[in-house]
Amino acid sequence: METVVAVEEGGRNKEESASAIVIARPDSSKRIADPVVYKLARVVGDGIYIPATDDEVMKAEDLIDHKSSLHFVLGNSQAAVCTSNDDTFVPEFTPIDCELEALYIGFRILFFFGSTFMLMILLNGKKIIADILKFEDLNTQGEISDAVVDTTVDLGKLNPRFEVLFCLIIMQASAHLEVQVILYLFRIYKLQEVTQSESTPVDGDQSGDRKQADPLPGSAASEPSSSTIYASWKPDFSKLKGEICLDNLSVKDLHATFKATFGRETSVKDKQWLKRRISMGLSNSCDVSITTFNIENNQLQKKDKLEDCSNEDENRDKDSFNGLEEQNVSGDHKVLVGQSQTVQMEDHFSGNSKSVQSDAPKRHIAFEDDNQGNKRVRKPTRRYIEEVSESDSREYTGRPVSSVRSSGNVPRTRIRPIYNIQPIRRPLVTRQDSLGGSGVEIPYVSRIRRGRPRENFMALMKFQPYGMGMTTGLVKKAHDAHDPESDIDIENHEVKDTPATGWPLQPLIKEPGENEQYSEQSADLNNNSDGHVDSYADVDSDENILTVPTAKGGMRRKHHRPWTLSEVVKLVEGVSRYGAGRWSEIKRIAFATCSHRTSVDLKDKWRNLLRASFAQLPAEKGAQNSKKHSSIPIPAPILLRVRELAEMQSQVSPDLKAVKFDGHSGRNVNDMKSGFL
DNA sequence: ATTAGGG
DNA sequence: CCCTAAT
Repeated sequence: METVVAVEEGGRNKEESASAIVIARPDSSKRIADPVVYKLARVVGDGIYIPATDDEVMKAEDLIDHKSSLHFVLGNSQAAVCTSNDDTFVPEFTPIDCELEALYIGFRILFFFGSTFMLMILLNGKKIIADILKFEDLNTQGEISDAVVDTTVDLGKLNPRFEVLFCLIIMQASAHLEVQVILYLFRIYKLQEVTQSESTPVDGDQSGDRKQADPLPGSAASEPSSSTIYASWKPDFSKLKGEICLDNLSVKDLHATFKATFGRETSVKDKQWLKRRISMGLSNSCDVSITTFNIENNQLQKKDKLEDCSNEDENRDKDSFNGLEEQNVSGDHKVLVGQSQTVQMEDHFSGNSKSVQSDAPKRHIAFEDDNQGNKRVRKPTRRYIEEVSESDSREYTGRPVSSVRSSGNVPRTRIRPIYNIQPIRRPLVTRQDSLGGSGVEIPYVSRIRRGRPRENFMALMKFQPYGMGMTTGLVKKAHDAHDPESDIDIENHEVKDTPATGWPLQPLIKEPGENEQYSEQSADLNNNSDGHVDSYADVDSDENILTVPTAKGGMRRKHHRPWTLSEVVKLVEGVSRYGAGRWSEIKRIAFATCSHRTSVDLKDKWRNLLRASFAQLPAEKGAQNSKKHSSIPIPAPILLRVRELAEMQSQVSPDLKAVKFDGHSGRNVNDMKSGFL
């Protein structure tokens, strides 16, 4: 697969500089249709595009590179070609994940630049989701909104035909009080009419005022190619004609409807689930009553609007951007400050959106109308989705115990190709509902456990650990040894996690080797998907649970769970905010959703990061990927930041310092704090 | 209960 | 990561 990225570069003015990065992902391979074009734009002040500096581009590149396997190649002048020959990149993500990826990339970029940000998603210019991922004003430290982390992005519900605009607003509170607002715009176009690559609005749109720098030239170039590719993705609403009562549909029909609604296949066979999904998808709401849902209204409405939108859509990028800028710049941030609740945010936005509409009234109407019937439809929060799918998944558990054994061996998470369903599609990322033994697969994103049931589950099962660590002699044969701790370790929610149907608490039959294999596999998946998903909400998959002998002879679980990049980012950000040492604080805030990762873990990780950052500095650029460490390489920018923070907080140990000042004095940007020396 | 450090 | 000591 190939990815084209256009990076626009222009002015050098620091304050006025913004970077717009367009990441188009034209898909040459037929097997994968990627309808998504990412556009990242950095806007300053009144919504002017500001060209990125070389430095910025490189940094962004770094950030992006690590997770997405995209490689930037600076082309002539302003265009940068980004190619990715990493095939593995493709199959792993559904289109939805692509979007998540974009978000993730954004997140990392944001992180790099600094601190907190708010995420807003605009669909055809209409704000459908607004969330604060993290917000904290230095000034209001203390009453930090605990908030957040409820990322609420169910991209699956976004209609592929719409262009999705992600907007990240960063409240960059640099070392001190000045809070500057930077807008990062992620624009994701789902190219609907492939045939009409015509006005695919990939190029930078500008505010109506247009006073700003010219749109991104590079983007325009990349755009056409990408647009031609994604025909297969548009949802087929023709299938949704007429009045349809979901209740009467067969699974097959539901599948068809599902596809028509979301433009993609589903392998889920559960009718309830399907109905709910479809209902939600059509109504763009999670509050729809399934049983009474009648597609007709929504459908028709939606369809019409879609047409309208898509038509208008094509030619009007500027407006949307403009609108966006207005919204954001118009002082939203003011309001946002201190607002921690998602709902509040959204309210605010919706109010705001209206004002914006003046710009491009028609364009925004669609969803508004859709939502008008109901009070205000908001996207289901991630948590909600999880809950839903969790309960859904439980519904699957109709199947008896026969699968007990397999559930023990099957990876809890894995990539399941679905070519058999639709060759063109990407494989769905799914996870086995092994816990329930149902073997039912559900979209990966949709079922995220927050607790850490696995180990307890195993405890319940009197799980036999041998075979897991076939490598080490450490692994004690634990035939009848079950961790004493585990028994008391069982928490309510974890028990709850056991399928309602309940399944026999029998020892699992383990096949040596298999387990390890699988866990590696799933670990991989985690690393890949994690980055995208995890950054918005922590994905808790409990893998790699090993048991190791304890001094006392007991067995103790050892979860060696590699830190994901996003976790690292969160940690670093947390440290930057609360300072190293306030681990419990950081834990509570930044890792609220991370049941694992105790404050001690954070501390340890930080220690490691510190070490790494100073160790790696001398080499500077060189070895970034060179290491074959089993763990993921930590992007240089992050390490840099770690070091900065460390220096800032005077927590650089002498020996490390020696290393540091070895070559040259480090370039701490904001070390006003480090008044020592 | 949290944190710092050593293993 | 785990464990412990110190707070």
